[in-house]
Amino acid sequence: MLYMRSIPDDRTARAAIRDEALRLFAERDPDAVSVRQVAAAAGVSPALVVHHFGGKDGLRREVDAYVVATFEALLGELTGEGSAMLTDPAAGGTLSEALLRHLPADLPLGAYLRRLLLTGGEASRALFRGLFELSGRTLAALAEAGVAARGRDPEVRAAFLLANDLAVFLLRDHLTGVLGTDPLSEEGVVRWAPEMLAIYGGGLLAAPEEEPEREPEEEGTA
Amino acid sequence: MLYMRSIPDDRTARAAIRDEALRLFAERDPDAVSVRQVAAAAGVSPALVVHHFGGKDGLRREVDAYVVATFEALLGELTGEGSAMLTDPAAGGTLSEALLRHLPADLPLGAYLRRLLLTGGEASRALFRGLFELSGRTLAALAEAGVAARGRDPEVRAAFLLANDLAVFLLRDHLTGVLGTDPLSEEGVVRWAPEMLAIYGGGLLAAPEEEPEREPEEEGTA
DNA sequence: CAGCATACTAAACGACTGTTCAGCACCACG
DNA sequence: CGTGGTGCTGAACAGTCGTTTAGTATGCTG
Repeated sequence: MLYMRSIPDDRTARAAIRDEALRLFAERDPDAVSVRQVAAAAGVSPALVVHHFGGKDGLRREVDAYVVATFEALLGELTGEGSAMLTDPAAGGTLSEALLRHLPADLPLGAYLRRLLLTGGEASRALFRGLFELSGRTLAALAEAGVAARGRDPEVRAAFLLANDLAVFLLRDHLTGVLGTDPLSEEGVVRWAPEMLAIYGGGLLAAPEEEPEREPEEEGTA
Repeated sequence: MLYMRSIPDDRTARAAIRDEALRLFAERDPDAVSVRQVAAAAGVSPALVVHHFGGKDGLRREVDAYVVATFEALLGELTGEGSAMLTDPAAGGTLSEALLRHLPADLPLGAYLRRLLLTGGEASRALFRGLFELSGRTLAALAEAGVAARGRDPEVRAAFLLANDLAVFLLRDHLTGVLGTDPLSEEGVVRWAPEMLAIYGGGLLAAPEEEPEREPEEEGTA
């Protein structure tokens, strides 16, 4: 027996293949991951991957769909009733932070989404469009709450905010490199958020030396 | 005896290989481009690629170095004496625009830089660090000119502005998809820049319905 | 002139790719 | 009992990969 089932699997082999493929596809391009590597990681034979998914393309499509579905479920949950994200920009922080906080830690969904966003394709376009619409709704809610203006061109303004938000996500490693702190980590947010809120709050000229705003915060609004 | 490295003869084939590799590496990952494809595009045999560059890795490194050198030369030129980029944020527009305008059109340096930024590695890190330092200098110059404040954490503020700028560059296709206009094209800038300048000028709340600033300009100082 | 480095190619090598195929073990259903 | 459908495997297929090797043509150098 070459392929021993040493993995303690409650989950089916199918799900194991999908999860391991997700894990590998997150760190390098699917084209650079072989079926044999996925199979080995899942503890099965390469032929079983074909058997379950019809081939490498099928596997890729299914993983894409799985990630997008998980992501959109999370998105719906985050923007559901009573969520602070749509009303208070300082409470929920950025979209990137919110996602990273709520994404399941055992699967590298963050890295996968990053790669998905950057490699064109159907799933990529759908994903970005969903984010864009969320950004538009968020901006509208912020305007409703009186903490932001829709701007002359609300679509562009929503796109601008979304792009800025995603930039931290896409350039996370580079930013960590030059700043010495991961802007999406807990310590990093302490540096990043005030600067961002200062600019969004009053522009590049506002409050040169003072702290932008200080409220006695209460716990648990995250 | 030692021969001179640069003989006018070898420049043709060698440079042809390098340029075709650059062209192909710009549109898909170098791992997804075969030596045979590069050789065919350059009209030579695959073995000659190895002969000149020592192998695929050597070719890749040389193309990276060539692009980075070209890019940094352009950067030095743009930030040299008398350049408006460091003093007037509205004049030069964003870094992305400036680069796209001045990049040579025959070689897809823009797409290559995009890919280089996103695939980690030595050249990638050096490139981003250079951009980060430029962003810091630009912010300092803007502060000197009185059009921006350094902020509480100037490094983070410079990184924030750089990330936002690069976001348009990295997400260009997606933004074009949802907005219907390429934000880096000439018509796109007309939509994008006012919104960006409004936020940078006065924050998200400033000037809800009016135009952010209007100067009776006739000449295009863009 | 001989000698030798350079530019270059055709052919082949071993490793790896995605996929196919015949067949084994198992469980459900008649 | 037999029959069929899964889940799954090892072996093999044809193709591509980066690289090596042997070799030719072309000049420069001493």
